[in-house]
Amino acid sequence: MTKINDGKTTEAPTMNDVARRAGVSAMTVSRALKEGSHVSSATRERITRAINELGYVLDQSAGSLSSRRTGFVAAIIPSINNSNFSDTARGITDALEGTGLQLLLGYTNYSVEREEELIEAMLRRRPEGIILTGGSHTPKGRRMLEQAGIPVIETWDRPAQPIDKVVGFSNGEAMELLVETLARKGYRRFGYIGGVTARDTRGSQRRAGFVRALERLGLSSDRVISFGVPPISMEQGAQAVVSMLERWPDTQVALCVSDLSAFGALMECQRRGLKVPQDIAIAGFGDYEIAACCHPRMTTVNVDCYGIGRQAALKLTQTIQAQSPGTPEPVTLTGFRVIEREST
Amino acid sequence: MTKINDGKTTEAPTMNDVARRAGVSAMTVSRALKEGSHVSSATRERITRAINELGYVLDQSAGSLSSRRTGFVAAIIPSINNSNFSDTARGITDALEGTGLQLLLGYTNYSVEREEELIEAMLRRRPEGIILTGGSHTPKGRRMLEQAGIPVIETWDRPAQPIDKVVGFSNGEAMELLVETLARKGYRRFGYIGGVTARDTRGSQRRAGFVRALERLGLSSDRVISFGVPPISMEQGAQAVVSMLERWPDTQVALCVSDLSAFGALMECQRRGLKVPQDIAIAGFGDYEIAACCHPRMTTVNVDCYGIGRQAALKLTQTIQAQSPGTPEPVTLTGFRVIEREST
DNA sequence: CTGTTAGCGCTTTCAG
DNA sequence: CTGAAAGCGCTAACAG
Repeated sequence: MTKINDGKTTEAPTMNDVARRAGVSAMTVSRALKEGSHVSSATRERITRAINELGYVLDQSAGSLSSRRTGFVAAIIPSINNSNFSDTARGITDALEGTGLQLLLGYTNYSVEREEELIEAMLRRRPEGIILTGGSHTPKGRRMLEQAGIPVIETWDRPAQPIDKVVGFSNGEAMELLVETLARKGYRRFGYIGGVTARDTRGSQRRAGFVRALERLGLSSDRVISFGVPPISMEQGAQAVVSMLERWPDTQVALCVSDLSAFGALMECQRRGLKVPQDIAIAGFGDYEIAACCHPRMTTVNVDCYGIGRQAALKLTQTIQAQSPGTPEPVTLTGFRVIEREST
Repeated sequence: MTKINDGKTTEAPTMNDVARRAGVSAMTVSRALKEGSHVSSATRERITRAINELGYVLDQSAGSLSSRRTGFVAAIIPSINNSNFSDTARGITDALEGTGLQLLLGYTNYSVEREEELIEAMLRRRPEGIILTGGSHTPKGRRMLEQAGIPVIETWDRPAQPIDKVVGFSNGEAMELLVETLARKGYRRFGYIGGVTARDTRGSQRRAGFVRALERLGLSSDRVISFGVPPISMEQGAQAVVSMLERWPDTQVALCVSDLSAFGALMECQRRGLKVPQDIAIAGFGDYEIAACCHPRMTTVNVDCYGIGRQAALKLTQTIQAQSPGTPEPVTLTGFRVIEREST
């Protein structure tokens, strides 16, 4: 393979091939490819033609090596398969649109060990910033993030000791609000359905919020079913509600760690001929599409998943642009609100 | 900024910094970082220590420039927010695990124009292979893919003129099978609910299959509701079934382009006091989690979304490894099967 | 097992 | 507006 590409090999053409064909230098081609740089329109036209004839596509890896800007932003979410987090990912990509920044997305399956691996894998690509879900990381993961020298945004949570910037809300407070809202409605005997381990930080915070709110109200917070490895599925929600009704048949309302398990519980109740909310009320968390559409429609907590992503990405681009670190607010609190529907 | 990094600046340390600190050459550091290369354990230990002290992370962009292997695989799906496609994405990442290949994921929002942009954006990163959803692309997109000189895998479909390799199934045949299965069960008056435009290729193929099967059976294929821009939502499914029952009150079974719209239709029927399947039967497509869990449980077509991703990634890695192009089978057909449940 | 040299394809920087 | 030289951080290839 000669250095001079003859266009007949399968080797991809380089910028030099384009330059030669257009009768200019590579530098001029580089300029023509970048917005807002001054190239005479005649030259630009010749270059464009050469690019099309050759089927040239810019090699950005090479470019970023010399410009020291990769154009990557990394984001790590627990699951790609959960519409709450994929809404956040959508928010990020949408906010990145037009900035020339491209998203490098990874998911951890709710494992901090996997998160640590991902952090390293992504940092090898030299992203210009990184967006994480939650504030729990391995010590090594945390150290890598701190030393990376790029803006770090933790989302979906309010970490006690943020690494850098935060866009999130308190999952505990959100669950407390749900409990209070339902208590005000007259419910007294509350149950909670969630996953078993502490793997899902946000899940355990919601459970803690549940307990806190009931204790404050002087109500029992014992009715807690922990079932299945988070994230718990619809089917597991169905099984959990059965356990709950066996152990505590007088439960008035079952709060679930997410709408998905709540939906499973709701359907299972119907299958068993229980009327919701008359025999048992059910509420979820997350305001997934399903909550608004199921029958009866589900009471839940809306947490603006898309907005979390959008704001995280905005904060990131602002921080990247504002050379001086720390320009945007360090913490952005995103809203949550209880959506009362027919299931309670 | 001097070339020699003193560790006190915010500049990220380079391999040379590590080498100097460990008293070896950069090349040895490079070797120590790569699996299966021979470095004495004493040297390796010094290097490892230097890496930890410095918090060094390999710069893969630089590495790929010289090794001419980026370690990227690109995948483009219609929506990240749809569990069918995110299952495919999961299948891809899982199959890529341990290969040293990293996924570059993008979504098109069901727009071929957006797909074209994404193809170019991804090719700029010089992926070693690319996985697409469906066989419809813009002419320019197709040309770029053909000229990229990397394996291309089209999935979720059986394109008439594949660019390269295919892992998919015929959406039309799958829908025909559903119609036949239900006709065998005695249903005669079939309705179809799907989106309006041809944006969603797989959606229109399913509709075409619906029509074909009914014509073959000598049954009417007129009851078609086209409602909403694909992908149609649960809520739109709910509205569509209402229209259908207004226009053709004698419809016996409503087939929906996906489980999501089918679920919306199912819930709406319950809301209106219609018994499913007695008053009207409903079937979906995709076998989403919700189909197995809703009440009544939904009849649908399972299409092995995860397996499509897994097999596509396997075919890709095989093709990348087998230097000689075209080693694996060009077309892998993935299975589909009708899952009969309570809704029909 | 380790080092040296060269260069991947582009952009920065400086000249013209 | 355009070009030439240098080099980004790493690894291939070869030498020892």
